[in-house]
Amino acid sequence: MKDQHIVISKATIDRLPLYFRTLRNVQEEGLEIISSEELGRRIGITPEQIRKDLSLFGEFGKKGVGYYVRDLIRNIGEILGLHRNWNIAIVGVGHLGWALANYQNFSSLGFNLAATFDVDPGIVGARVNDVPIYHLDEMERVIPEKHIVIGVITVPAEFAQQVANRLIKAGIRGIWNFAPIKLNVPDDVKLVNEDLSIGLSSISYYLSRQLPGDKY
Amino acid sequence: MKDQHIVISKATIDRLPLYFRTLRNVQEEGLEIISSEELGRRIGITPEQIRKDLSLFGEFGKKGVGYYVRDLIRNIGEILGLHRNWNIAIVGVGHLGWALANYQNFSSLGFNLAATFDVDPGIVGARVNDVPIYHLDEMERVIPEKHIVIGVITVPAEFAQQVANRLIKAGIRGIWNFAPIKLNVPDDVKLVNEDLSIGLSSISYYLSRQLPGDKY
DNA sequence: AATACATTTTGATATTTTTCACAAAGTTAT
DNA sequence: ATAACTTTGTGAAAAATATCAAAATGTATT
Repeated sequence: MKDQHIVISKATIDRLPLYFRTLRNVQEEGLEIISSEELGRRIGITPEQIRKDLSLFGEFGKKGVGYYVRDLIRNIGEILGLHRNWNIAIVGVGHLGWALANYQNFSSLGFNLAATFDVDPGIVGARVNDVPIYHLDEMERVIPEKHIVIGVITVPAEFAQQVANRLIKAGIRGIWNFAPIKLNVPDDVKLVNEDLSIGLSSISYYLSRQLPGDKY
Repeated sequence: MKDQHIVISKATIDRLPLYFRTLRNVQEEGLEIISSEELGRRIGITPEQIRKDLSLFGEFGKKGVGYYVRDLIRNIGEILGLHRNWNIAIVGVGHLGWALANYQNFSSLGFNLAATFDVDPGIVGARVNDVPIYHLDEMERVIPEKHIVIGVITVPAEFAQQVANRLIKAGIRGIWNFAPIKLNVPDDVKLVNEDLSIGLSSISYYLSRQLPGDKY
């Protein structure tokens, strides 16, 4: 294992879930060993990149052989902290919050939806995917009680900052923000923004250059 | 304007929607002029980065003054092709497809949801956000008919590749893929993957290092 | 047992991206 | 009109990231 203090780049961290997912697919196919070459082919990434990324955390492969799929899944899972079963909460049970609450892939990664919050009296008290919908005002009680450490913000942009503030006050350590706005959070809270407009806009950008009919 | 043939980095393209969105907020506040300094402060990015990014496309600012908000919005909008009103289709009206169909931010960016597709007889024929839900088999007819150029894939991973194939055959030019699988598409089709597991996994990674109780 | 082959690990190199620093150009104050 | 600010645009430097190449190690073959 390498020095804990070298900083791993965000690009590397973002590739690890890709390796993890692909390896689990590989495992389901019954393969026990895979080379960086073959893994790279399946992900669409160079084998050097994969080996370099992994080497930042340790030596997981076997020269002349490749990587033992099961071991590598376990190792990457531990690197990503996916063996811990994090409790998460979704704030804002609108269309997107509802969809995320029903997204099955999260539980398979070790994330356990423990609570959702909203203010709409029409849905507070009901359940989504068998998880209770609490009123926002119960956040300060429910979050510590259920040991929730990650909050998902799917409220309209104008409420996102105050929701973030309350989540943090309630003890949350990580925020996954879907509201299209810049949130201010203290340094010890990990913030990840999921900006859905970027994906579509970038498709638009590339198509504009490919398709005729415009100056760009 | 710069040489059309220099390649703009993906990182730059991904920042433009951020500039665009923030500028529109600034405009709503009534500001007519903004400096790269202030814009950077609001986005959480250095002003040099903003100026460098913009300079790749032209000279949009005024020395000693800043950027005229309205002009810069128009210019970035044209760079991103957001002035074109793209017709898009969503394939897979499950929880996520449903949520995206109801996501209001897209229409404000010039994306027009023209059709959705599914195979579930329980929903085919109905409407989502006032847009018809067609059967998948109507894709080949509806997509050219409605001049749809961008397809959003929100079907389970195991069907994603065949959906992509059919979309492409039907004439789609860009694909926004939410299925957690690597899609193979021809070079002239722009593919953008939206991998929702990356965001959560990276929060898990950082929290694992911050919180006690594990070897990493 | 020796040779050929496969594959990881890793230091070195190349490339890409960001930051720096300053000239150029515009504005404001005296 | 001049001087002091302000802010952009951009070449140069620095930093970060990815690729290359070769040593190390293990496996398969003769």
